[in-house]
Amino acid sequence: MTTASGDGTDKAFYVTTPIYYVNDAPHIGHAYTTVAGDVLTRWHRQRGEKVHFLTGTDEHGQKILQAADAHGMTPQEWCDHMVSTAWLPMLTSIDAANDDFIRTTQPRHTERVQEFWQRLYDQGEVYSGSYTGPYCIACEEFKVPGELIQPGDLCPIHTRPVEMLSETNYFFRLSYYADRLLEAYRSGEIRVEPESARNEVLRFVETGLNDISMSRSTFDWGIGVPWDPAHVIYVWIDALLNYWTAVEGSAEYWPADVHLVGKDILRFHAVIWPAMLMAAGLPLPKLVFANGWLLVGGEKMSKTKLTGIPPQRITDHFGSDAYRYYFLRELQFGQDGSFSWESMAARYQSELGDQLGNLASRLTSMVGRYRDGVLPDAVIDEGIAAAMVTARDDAEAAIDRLDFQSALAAVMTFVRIVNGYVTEREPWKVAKDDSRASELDAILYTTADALRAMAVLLNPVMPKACAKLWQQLGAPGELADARVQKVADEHLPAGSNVVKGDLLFPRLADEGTEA
RNA sequence: GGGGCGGUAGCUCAGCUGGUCAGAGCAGGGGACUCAUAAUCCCUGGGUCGCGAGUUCGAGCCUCGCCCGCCCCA
Repeated sequence: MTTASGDGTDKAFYVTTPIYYVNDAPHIGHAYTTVAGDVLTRWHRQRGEKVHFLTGTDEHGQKILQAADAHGMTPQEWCDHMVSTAWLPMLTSIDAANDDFIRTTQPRHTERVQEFWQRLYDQGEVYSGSYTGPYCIACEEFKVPGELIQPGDLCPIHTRPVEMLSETNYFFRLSYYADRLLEAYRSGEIRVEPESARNEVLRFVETGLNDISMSRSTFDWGIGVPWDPAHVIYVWIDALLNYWTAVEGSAEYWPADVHLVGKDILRFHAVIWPAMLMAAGLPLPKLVFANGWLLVGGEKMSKTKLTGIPPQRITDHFGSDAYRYYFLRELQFGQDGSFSWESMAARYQSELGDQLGNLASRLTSMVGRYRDGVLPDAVIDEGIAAAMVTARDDAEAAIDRLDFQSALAAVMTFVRIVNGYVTEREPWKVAKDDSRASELDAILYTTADALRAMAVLLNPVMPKACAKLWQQLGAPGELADARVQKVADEHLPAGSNVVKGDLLFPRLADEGTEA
């Protein structure tokens, strides 16, 4: 468990988010997936593993071209603008520690995409054909006739008329891989989770696959098909490759350990993408995990209808730590979940302020008052030590299932236990009796050491607050170097300087409730 | 139309292969305490488990039908 990827090799634990379409304004749904990936990688880092976390932007396709035109820019200028003003700032606001940020317009991507498809073309995986059907420009997709809204043949997503389009383009023989895909799901060569997502994929592939068009010729904002300059590669077929191109296909990173995706793009990642890799003879990603939608006020946010909430609006008020905590604690990862400003405020105050933050205040204040800020020499209480082990074990197991909610619940249970311990042992009464000095020492030491463990276990989720806590406890060394596996074996040294610093999660003015 | 998933206490949700599975947290009510961010700790939950049938000795948990919500269907 302590080696790089758990299997004794040098391979990094490689996690990806979807690459986000630059035309969208970043909303909390995008940030949710990114936070999950970030916490997952930070957790593995806290184990001492080598990790690699990739996110980025998807920049080709007809919609980009249209948006650029509308703004009087070239497509590249438009993408540059969106990346620098919207997408990179989003990562900053949620405190994402991604190792790389790939853009599909970068040469490192476009050149490898062309090499990849040239290879498949040469191998006979691609053939020329034609397709005619109703096409929605906004979706950049052909629609199934039955799903159009009547009257008027409107796109069900955009409620705008579709156009009948006939294209001669290139097809990838996806159908050829149906059986091999099924075998890969069943053998566990590639896992698709949660179970609902796996079921969907299995049923879908079991009923047979159609070959898919991998090129477009009605516009030119895309990566050129290397053997036919009149075509560009279909944006999805281009975008999926980012996970591989970003790491140059290096065995140090590839295959990816986890692709985090939204449930709407599950099939691209669990069917088309692995088939592409099979065709190229490359290893498959180990896990595709689909998370659900964020509902706001009971309704889903829409990428295209601009009803999304920008993450900054929340982080400006609550801070990035609370933001990261809230979404992973409140929602069951993999299912749809609800966001509300009220529940965010309630979690913040109750769990972060009243339980965790206040516990730190209680301890630092008492060590200051009763022991002049010097941590006494004592041994940690056995019951608390046992609870610490339980919290760590439960959290570790949950993280391995990508069950962030349970992982955080496990740590918060520990916080509750320690608050209860302090209340029960009544150190403020013990302090009045000099003959009970060693008892007081034990209570203070136990509480301080429990807080130390909390800082380690919560650092992947709330790095800023945990750094503060680490410092207030006078803990030695770098928090980043504290191994989660050893959290119950290492202890604060006696004599540490404990200081009551700024509140970890101060009470916030009750504002912004209009959300 | 087809496929997948969900509909459990006021709110957000747990409930694995059917028999303490009717639960947790928050909110609300009562009490204790004062180290602390008016925080903490203890006690307190009687909700047709979407609706209607069925299988079973016994069903949120299985089957069928229906209603509602969400995702997907180059």
